[in-house]
Amino acid sequence: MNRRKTPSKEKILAILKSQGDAISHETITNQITDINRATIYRILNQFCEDGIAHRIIAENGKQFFALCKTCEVEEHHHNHLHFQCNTCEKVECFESEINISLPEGYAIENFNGLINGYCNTCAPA
Amino acid sequence: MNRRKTPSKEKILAILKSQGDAISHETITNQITDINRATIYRILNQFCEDGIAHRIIAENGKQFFALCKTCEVEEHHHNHLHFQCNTCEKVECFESEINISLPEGYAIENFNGLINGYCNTCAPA
DNA sequence: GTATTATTGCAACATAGTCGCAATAGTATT
DNA sequence: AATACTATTGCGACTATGTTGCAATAATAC
Ligand SMILES: [Mn+2]
Ligand SMILES: [Mn+2]
Ligand SMILES: [Zn+2]
Ligand SMILES: [Zn+2]
Repeated sequence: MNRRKTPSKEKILAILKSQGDAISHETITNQITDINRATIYRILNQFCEDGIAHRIIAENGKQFFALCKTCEVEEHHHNHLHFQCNTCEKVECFESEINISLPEGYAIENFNGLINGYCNTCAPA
Repeated sequence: MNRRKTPSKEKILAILKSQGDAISHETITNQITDINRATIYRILNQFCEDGIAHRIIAENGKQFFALCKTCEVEEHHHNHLHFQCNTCEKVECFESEINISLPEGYAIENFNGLINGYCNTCAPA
């Protein structure tokens, strides 16, 4: 299946780039009204398949997407942590990779790690 | 709000105990037919509130629940990893705690870490 | 320009979990 | 043992998020 370059993809990619954080489908529909719900989902899924973006699962099961800097080079290492603020609900990628060691005979395919708490803006004094 | 001891809670607790792994709502309904869907959800949520069980969010957003050994003593540390096999779909708690360091001004409230891959039974040769 | 087929919009569907409300049943008190 | 209080339950309706089939559209290659 060959990929085609389309306005929809460009727009969504632009939004992902402009945003520092990981964003949800909802955030995208807030900024774009002329692209169909399903299309947005499909494009995001495609970005993940293609290694352009990666998916983070929030505590409530909601999906967030982020372009990952370190993975652009087609060498995927998504074993870094993410952080979601319970107040402002933003999701961000943390730089530091975590070291994952598995029991004998186990194989890793993917990792999803999310810390919930309060960011420096929202943290209570 | 005082908790009451009920047959439903006893049954669900028994299932959680008998199971070594973390289990989903679905797994419970497969073993119990006489407790209402909503009730099961409510009981599981209560267990989490009360620190009896903890919740793991799978890659597909589905919730899993496990009694955590180390947390029974009312000192919660849920910063351990979980593993879900992509084949048999079982979810297990890994013992080793991971070390989480946050940026200045951030506060942690909860952690959900899930590795997806293949367990030693299902791993391809 | 034409053919090929990836992409899109639409609507319907699927799944997981929540919530309001009335009925039921633990628990404490008399 | 009976009573009062209120946590729990079952039921049904609802919400939220994401997926899928299909026909129409449009990107790409020739
Ligand atoms: Mn990331
Ligand atoms: Mn655990
Ligand atoms: Zn915040
Ligand atoms: Zn397995």
